[in-house]
Amino acid sequence: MSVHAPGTAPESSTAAIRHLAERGYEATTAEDLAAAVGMSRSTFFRRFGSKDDVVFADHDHALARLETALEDTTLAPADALVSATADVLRLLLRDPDAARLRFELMRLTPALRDRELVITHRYERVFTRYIREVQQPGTPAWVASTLGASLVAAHNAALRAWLRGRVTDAAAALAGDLRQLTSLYARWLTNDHDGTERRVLVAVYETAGSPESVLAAVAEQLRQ
Amino acid sequence: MSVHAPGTAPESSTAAIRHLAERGYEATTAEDLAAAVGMSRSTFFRRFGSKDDVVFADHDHALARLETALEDTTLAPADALVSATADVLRLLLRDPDAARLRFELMRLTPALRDRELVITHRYERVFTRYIREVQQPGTPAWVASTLGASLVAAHNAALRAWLRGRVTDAAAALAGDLRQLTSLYARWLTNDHDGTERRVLVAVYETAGSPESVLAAVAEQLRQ
DNA sequence: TCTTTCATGGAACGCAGTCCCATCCACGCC
DNA sequence: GGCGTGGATGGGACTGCGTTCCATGAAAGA
Repeated sequence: MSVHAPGTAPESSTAAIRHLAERGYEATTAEDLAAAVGMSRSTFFRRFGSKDDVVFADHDHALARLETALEDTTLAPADALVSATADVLRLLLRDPDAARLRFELMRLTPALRDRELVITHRYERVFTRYIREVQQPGTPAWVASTLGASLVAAHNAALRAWLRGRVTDAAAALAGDLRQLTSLYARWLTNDHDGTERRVLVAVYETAGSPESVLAAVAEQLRQ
Repeated sequence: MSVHAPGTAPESSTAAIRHLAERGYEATTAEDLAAAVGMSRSTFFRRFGSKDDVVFADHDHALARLETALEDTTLAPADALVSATADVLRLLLRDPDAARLRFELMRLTPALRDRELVITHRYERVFTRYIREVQQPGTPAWVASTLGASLVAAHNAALRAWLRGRVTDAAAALAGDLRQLTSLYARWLTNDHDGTERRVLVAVYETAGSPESVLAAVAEQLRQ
């Protein structure tokens, strides 16, 4: 998993991505790429491991962040998943221009799209493992698998929407989607049948009112 | 997508898999493999495209079956997804010994596990496209993405459970799981709850949960 | 029988990734 | 200052995948 050089500067990988995007992925040899980032072919492979790993260099960072975030969180499981996933997206889009360049390169290069599937699968594994740890006893086995895959899929969908300019704050939009998604799985992520303190909210509303208006009133009550 | 030779006999690919499983994937060169299936190196690449595509040769068949099944179905969307996914698994496990051998090979070979992710992603795309076609108007965009990914994830989980001997009828067990999964998405796949009057909403929640999670749960109730 | 077509085998090539070794530089030690 | 030592680098050779091009042969058709 590209455990090659901990201290590889991120600017060299963005230089590599720029070079690949300009000249084309297939058209640039590993030697070209090494020269573009200012090192020999030997050390290029030592640092990045392979020609396509240089494109996904900072995924290692994001993945490590995700793992520690899920380990150290004090949030309820559903909230932890929502915020951790949104944080990953936020991290990947920290430099919007670099992100756009990277995904333009991937759009043009089938081999990199395939490689990305492998990379993102590592996130899925982390999610699934966490869910298996926190889920209620008796939860069916398929829950962790599908929810883990869903988190990655929602993340990717939000990313694509941002790339197409449909949303401006991709992480916030993603968090909204994920709150809905995790609410589908709420019964397996929260233990609402034990002695923890609970509160009851009763909202009476007219059928003429839209769900949104009811929701707004409920949100107002919750804020107090 | 290995559109190489439509008439490649399946027994030659199982012979190739057996050879790879016995001698090891990395240890067998393409020339060895070509000889093992009785052809020259040239024609081997012409027929299978690459060394690892030979392992996934029948996925092309299963994928084509899935596409036509979803196109021609008369079932309700949720049922169509359940039965089509179970059918894929049934097809892949039609020859149990060959399936076990194939997955034993994949267990030993990281490169093939990576490759499998790329292959199965094609199923995800087919599912997602179908869901987008049949979903109710106004369905949020994340639904098709996450449900498509979930179907593949549940399929893979059922396959792994079968490989570990936990279930005997993998397809039936998968169908059961998928019925539960699709029921989570029922409101976007069926239009059976229109015009019903609802006036009272009761939300029970833990004080430990964040306001956002409570809101999501309330929104979920409103939508039903 | 001649021709055309198509699948095959064979040979060469480009290039990714690995391995090995020589070099160089920054240390610490005497 | 001289000197060994460890780690990072560069260079070159090597393996093996996948591609390309060409020659061959067999089957099909005129």
